[in-house]
Amino acid sequence: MAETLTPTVLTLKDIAREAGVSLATVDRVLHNRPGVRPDTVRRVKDAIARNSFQPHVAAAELARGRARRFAFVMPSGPNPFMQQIEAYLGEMAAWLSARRLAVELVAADVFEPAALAASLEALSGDYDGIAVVALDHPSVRAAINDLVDAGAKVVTLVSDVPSSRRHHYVGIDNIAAGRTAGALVGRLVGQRSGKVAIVAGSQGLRDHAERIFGFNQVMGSEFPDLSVLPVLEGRDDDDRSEQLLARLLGKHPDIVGLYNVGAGTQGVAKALNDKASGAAGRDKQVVFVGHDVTALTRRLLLQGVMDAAISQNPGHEARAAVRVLLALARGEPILSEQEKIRIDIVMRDNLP
Amino acid sequence: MAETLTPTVLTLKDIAREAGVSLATVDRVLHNRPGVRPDTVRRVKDAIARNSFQPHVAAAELARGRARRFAFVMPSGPNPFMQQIEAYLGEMAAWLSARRLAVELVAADVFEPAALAASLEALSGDYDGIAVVALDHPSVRAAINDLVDAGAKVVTLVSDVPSSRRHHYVGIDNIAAGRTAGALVGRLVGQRSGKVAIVAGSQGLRDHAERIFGFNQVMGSEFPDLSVLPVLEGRDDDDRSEQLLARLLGKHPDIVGLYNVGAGTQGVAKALNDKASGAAGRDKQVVFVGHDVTALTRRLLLQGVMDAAISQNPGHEARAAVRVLLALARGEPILSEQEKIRIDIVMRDNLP
DNA sequence: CATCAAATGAGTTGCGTACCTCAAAACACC
DNA sequence: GGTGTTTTGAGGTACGCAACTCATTTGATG
Repeated sequence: MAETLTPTVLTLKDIAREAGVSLATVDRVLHNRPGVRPDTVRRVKDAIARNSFQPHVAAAELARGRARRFAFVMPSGPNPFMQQIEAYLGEMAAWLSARRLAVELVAADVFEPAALAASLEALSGDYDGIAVVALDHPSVRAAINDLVDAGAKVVTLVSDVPSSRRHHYVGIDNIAAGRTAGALVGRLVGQRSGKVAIVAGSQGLRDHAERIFGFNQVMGSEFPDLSVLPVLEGRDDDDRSEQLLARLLGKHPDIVGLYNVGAGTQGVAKALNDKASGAAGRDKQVVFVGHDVTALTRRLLLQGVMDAAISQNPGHEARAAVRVLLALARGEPILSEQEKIRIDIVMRDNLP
Repeated sequence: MAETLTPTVLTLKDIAREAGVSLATVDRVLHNRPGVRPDTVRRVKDAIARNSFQPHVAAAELARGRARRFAFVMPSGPNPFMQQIEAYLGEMAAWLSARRLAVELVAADVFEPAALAASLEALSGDYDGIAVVALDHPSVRAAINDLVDAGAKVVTLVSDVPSSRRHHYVGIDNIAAGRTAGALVGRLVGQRSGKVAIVAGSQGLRDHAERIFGFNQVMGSEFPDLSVLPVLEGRDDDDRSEQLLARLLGKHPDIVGLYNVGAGTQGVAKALNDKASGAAGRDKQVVFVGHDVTALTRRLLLQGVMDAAISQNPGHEARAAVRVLLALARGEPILSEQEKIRIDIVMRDNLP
């Protein structure tokens, strides 16, 4: 009737007895300290494996003495999504201090490779773990590798630097996100044929470029009746996005779909609305898919102006980054399924 | 530049000094032990609040001595979704034993109120926490309340008993899930008009009834061109679902949408496919929305037979249940944002 | 066989809390 | 002022591990 998932638990003392050695030797093996014969190492490791021994994390944590320090290197600008991540980190304060974990926020100019690299280098030695919203650039990559070499655990957040030796990436697969957006636009447009507009921050940003790539992939292969217009680069700015899009909407009356890759949502919605006054509710005729659930996109979804938002959960990213850093620092395995950031499709009825 | 989220941390000894009392008195206050004057209690609590003191969880855990025991009461039948939850609990084995947490699976006949209540009563006293996939019935409610009165922490899993005094519910809002399904079917059907079929396990199951309720809500208010046919009760059985649906598809050639509320997915897909042979790809013309990502639904999504799956992440539910029980047992606050189970829309391109 | 380095054993201390005992102090009541 | 009760202080032990010291044993080498 009752099945136990967790066998009886031993202590280091038990392992020492099992292996026929002293506690000190087990300790040496466990922490890779020198001065143990290879043969003895094996015997101890055998005993550990045989009993599936796990050190008691609470005891280990307590015995460490000093608290762990983590740094979060975040963009200095007023990016709403990043602010949400910071807010969720703030909500963890009690959780963190109950575990004697110190988390510090470091503002950095994430769009300037040299500046970001310098900010990272400055952290060396002071922290057990570092989470960074990284730009993919050689000097940033080098800075990350230096941190890793200095013994720190490093995770990239939201935006990855796959070529570096960072231990983990906490964020979504942006190509898949773009594909999802494409599938949604195509499916929601339905039988109609026409043109599809894309508004992005810049095609130079890795995540935006990847999303556009995925979007086009799906549009090209699955929705031949829809033609994708050249990407508008709104630089995540409301006014600029609005102007560009307004002009495009004027030029192409047959636009049936719109994918907003980054921020600047306010401007995009405004452009749609303005057109609406002339063309009787165009905002609700154009299928509009964007990213992230913010106060604004939430409102637009409820109003029916936006049809779907592709979202990565900022709270999840904040907590996953902390948990991954902690697991790495403790040498624990990472629950990969738990830490994976999913691509959420948010429509009006499943707004979180 | 660097902002610290976690202030310096004190120990009980510091608090004792701050409050001008001894360690023993602080301990008495902290654990609601008798024998402390109200005035002194206040002084101690003031000192704790003033310094935002948090007991070191690792130290507390270590000092407890005995391990915590949790029981998961799960349906005894071969329900794939429940099996996934159990599998994810199994994956946590290392994590659990490193924290000296014992988790036991208890199989119970969840559909029989008296049996379930008896199973629950039998657990009383032996466990610090209990997670249960509960049927909403007076005798089950009473059993849950008894457990709570006996000092155990109780969370309902997947299926709630809101009228009980359970401490927490880990699962989705099924009405919202049904609404989401409705919105998806309606939107994906597009301009077409026609009929929509619903296959459910039974309308007697709370979660199924709630989903149907939400589905109809949306269909009625937003998609007047679609008419919903009476619910087919397939009892989560493949053969039965197939037969019922096949007959319905034959009778109504104008079915354009299908909502499968529970299991029996294999049969539903088969009925769609069979019709397809006669009517040239009907499986891809009928918008098919169902629940949960399993090996089967994953395949159907990739084949284009299913258009979307409403999913609640079983791994998340398993881990959330454990974390919530642990937080409750420790008297820690629950990170509600973290533990909330979201309604995931899964389409081919964002398959996890 | 003597010498020295490497390997190991035995032991200690401290982390911060829970939980316990016992004695002393403070207080209430008659 | 004496009695009894309540409140408080002081101290100890234990939890499992990390990190350390120092003495001892083992093994290799000349």
